[in-house]
Amino acid sequence: MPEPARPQPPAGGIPPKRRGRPRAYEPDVALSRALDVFWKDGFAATSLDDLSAATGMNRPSLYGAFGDKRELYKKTYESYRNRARARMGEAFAADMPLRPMLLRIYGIALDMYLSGEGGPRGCFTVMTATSEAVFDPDIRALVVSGLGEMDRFFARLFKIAQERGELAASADPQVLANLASATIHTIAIRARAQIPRAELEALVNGAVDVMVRG
Amino acid sequence: MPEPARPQPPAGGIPPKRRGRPRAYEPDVALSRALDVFWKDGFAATSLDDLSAATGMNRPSLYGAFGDKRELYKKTYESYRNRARARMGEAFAADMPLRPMLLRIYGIALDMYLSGEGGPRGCFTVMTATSEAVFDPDIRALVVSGLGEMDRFFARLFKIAQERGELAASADPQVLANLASATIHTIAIRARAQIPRAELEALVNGAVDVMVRG
DNA sequence: TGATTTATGTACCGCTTCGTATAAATAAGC
DNA sequence: GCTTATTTATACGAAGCGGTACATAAATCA
Repeated sequence: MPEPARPQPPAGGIPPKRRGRPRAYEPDVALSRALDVFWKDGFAATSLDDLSAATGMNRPSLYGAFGDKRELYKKTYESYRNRARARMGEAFAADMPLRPMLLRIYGIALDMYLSGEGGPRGCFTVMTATSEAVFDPDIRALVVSGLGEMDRFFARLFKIAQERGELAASADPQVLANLASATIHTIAIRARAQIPRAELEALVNGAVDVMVRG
Repeated sequence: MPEPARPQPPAGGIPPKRRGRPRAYEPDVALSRALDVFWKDGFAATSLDDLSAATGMNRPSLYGAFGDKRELYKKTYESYRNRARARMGEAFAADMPLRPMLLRIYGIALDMYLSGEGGPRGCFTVMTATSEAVFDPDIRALVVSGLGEMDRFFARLFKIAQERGELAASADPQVLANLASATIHTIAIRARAQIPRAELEALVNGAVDVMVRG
């Protein structure tokens, strides 16, 4: 049933002339606020009232905009992924040597995992994987994709470094990438247990030492 | 208020002559059943009805035996720790070379993380760390202790191997232990996302290769 | 046998949960 | 100004939640 072509607003442009009452929220901001709550407390322990309070939207508006709690969670997770991808993308510099590059990445990760008004929050991908929501096939697929993206990101780093001669030819970029991801995961979990940043940085330094040696 | 010394049953012995109606459950078994549910669904998504159904105890009995939901969770977690500690303790053999020792440990971990009727469950310590229940100081302390115990277990392994000359003198057992724990954590998370065992084993093999080289 | 002790089984409580029905508000189109 | 479209706001409802009161059952003790 093809809808009649509605006049679309110019992509980057001025707000379109929509017909009814204008909405009182910005979807991106609302998703970001929802993320704060889900990230801190997890899927099951977060109520629609919590989300309503955090976003400033009342329940029917939330429902109308994002669907039910599960749908909202998925959109929230995608928004997290976009944010994380952007931050890592900014940090990436092809000409930077491996060790400072890795340390910069882990620094950003620690910033994310330790931030949050209600204490350190860890990694939202890890939170989602350990949530009961992972039994939803869609959500599980998102998690698998998130884990894979991180692995490939690190693998690219190691491969570039290897081509540049910073890494022994015998080193396996894939194996090192898995170790680099494992280090991400362990600091995310420890952050959530409120292990202090200094200790996590020491752990990262040690892990990077092993990884850059091969 | 010192209680009058009640005659204690002989430690390992015959069931004592308790005075009232005998209970219809065995505490250890009940805790084990409760663990199954908490482990699968997490703290918040597990209801007292779920626990009641799993243990066969009705709610008042549950409450009388283990306290409220949080208390029960703590006792459940301690029972998990005891079980995990026992399994790792059995696996440990002081005279075994480092690489097969590590592979044996990871094999046991994978057995635990991939088991469960409702699909792979991951590591209960990781689940607890990412649960909102970690904001309870008692539970957080248990998690910190659990993480530390795993680190120390691996550190001992590496230290023994180093003294035996299997590991370069320049290697840092503490750093390697953190990497070994990180590998535990990453396979726990990936198991939960239903990554197949073969892939997790490949990851472990690669990680062990890096670790035994120092 | 009757009192006492301990555990179970049923039923209930007040509260929260997710979701929605309905009415009011605010815009554009005619 | 009236209609139509879209969103917000209030209020409701059925179900589920954690926890407990109360009566019953099953054992020991005297």
